[in-house]
Amino acid sequence: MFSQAMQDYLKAIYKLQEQGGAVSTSALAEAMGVAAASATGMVKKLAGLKLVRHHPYQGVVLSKAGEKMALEVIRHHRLLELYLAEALGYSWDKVHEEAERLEHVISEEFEEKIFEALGRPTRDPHGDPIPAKDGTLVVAEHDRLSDLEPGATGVIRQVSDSDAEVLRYLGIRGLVPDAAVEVLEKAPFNGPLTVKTGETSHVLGREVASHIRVEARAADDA
Amino acid sequence: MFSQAMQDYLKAIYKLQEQGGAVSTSALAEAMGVAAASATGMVKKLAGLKLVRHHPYQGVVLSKAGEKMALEVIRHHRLLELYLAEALGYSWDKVHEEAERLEHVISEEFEEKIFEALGRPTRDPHGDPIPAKDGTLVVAEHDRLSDLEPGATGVIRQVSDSDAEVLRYLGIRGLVPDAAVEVLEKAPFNGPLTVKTGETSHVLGREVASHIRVEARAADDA
DNA sequence: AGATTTGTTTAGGCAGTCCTAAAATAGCCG
DNA sequence: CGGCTATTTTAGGACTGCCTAAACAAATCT
Ligand SMILES: [Mn+2]
Ligand SMILES: [Mn+2]
Ligand SMILES: [Mn+2]
Ligand SMILES: [Mn+2]
Repeated sequence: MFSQAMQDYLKAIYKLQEQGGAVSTSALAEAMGVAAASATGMVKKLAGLKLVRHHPYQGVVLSKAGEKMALEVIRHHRLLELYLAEALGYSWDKVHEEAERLEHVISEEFEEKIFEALGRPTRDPHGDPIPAKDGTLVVAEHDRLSDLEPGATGVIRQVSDSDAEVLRYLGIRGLVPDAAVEVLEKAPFNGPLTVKTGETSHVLGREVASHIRVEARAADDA
Repeated sequence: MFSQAMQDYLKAIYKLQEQGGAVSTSALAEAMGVAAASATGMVKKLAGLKLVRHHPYQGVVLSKAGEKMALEVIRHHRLLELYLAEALGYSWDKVHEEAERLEHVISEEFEEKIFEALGRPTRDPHGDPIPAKDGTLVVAEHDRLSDLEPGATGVIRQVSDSDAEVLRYLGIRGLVPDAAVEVLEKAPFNGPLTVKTGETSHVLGREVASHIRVEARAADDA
């Protein structure tokens, strides 16, 4: 239907929009790894197809139809990630890359089959929500682990899947969705956090800790 | 590495070569569903990459490297077909189409994972041999069911996967690889065959019967 | 053999996606 | 406000894979 390139642009626009309104050409180009001129070109094409609204020099926003398309691709991506991890034993740092290519070629039947095989899941291995078939997506904004203060406790809900290195690092340490965590220490001047999971504690740099989203438990037992 | 188009051309050349030496431009174009000029163009490109040898006006032949590439793609295709059927419950008439797209995007790791999950299989759902990782392929030429004479018995070894309609038709009737068959009758003038599988007998047109390859048992009990 | 038919290649184009370089615009700062 | 700078768009090209039409080569028929 729509080309792989178009699907990837729509997905990128969706994700950039999540973190703040209209998407600039340069942000889109950066995310897609192309020159700014290329992004402009594609945006104009998508606008012609009514998948986005483009106000020149002001950025681009998905239309209802464009958002539907983007969520369809994201659904494929996240279902695939989970399937690769659960059914084929992929480690969670490798699923993203493989899903990135598969997402564009699987049929609706394939999507349906793995959805059922996985027991109609709602979250991918990184804790990201899987859009429903009708284009519904439950967004839950959680705090960055790096923003919590010492003494705070909570449960990991999401880990950014953008960096495979980081995922491997965190996976080994059990810092995965549904793990309970407690912030023991937080060094000043953007210093590292000391975090406890289970019986072990780990020292994490701010950068790494910002990849982890935590549902904080109210600190009412302090 | 190589584009999807190149992979499909190599695969098509491989299959055409199987049924008789050098491949003509028109046969290749026909198989690929493109104009003859397009096939010539791609052949010249593949020749430049030393994947085929092209003698203008005389046809094209895969080089050793080209054959390796073709077998790699065919291995992907057949493993995927089997995986879709076994692990995801696809019916055998739908696996081909899905595998046709997936074959180009799965990683070597994916290939390895489904190969192991399937117990290192050697045949796809249609009975076609799966090339080994090193590019080895065991070819076994079997008789067409349509060429057997009344009284002949044997075991179905392969069913051509080129026509989904035919596959559905045969699947319902239990005419699948490993099924034992006996030719009861064969009407003259290219008429239909009457074939027995298990307790039921079926009347099959020549065309359909030619899609079935049978390992004949010597007719020594006639 | 010469002529015709058939198959193949070359020539010239088009669409999609990307690029670099140049032009246009917006936002900021003195 | 007017000019500078950073961002964005336009212009012009490259490259892939496809197309049609025309030129060419081989095979076939008389
Ligand atoms: Mn992608
Ligand atoms: Mn993910
Ligand atoms: Mn293919
Ligand atoms: Mn097959």
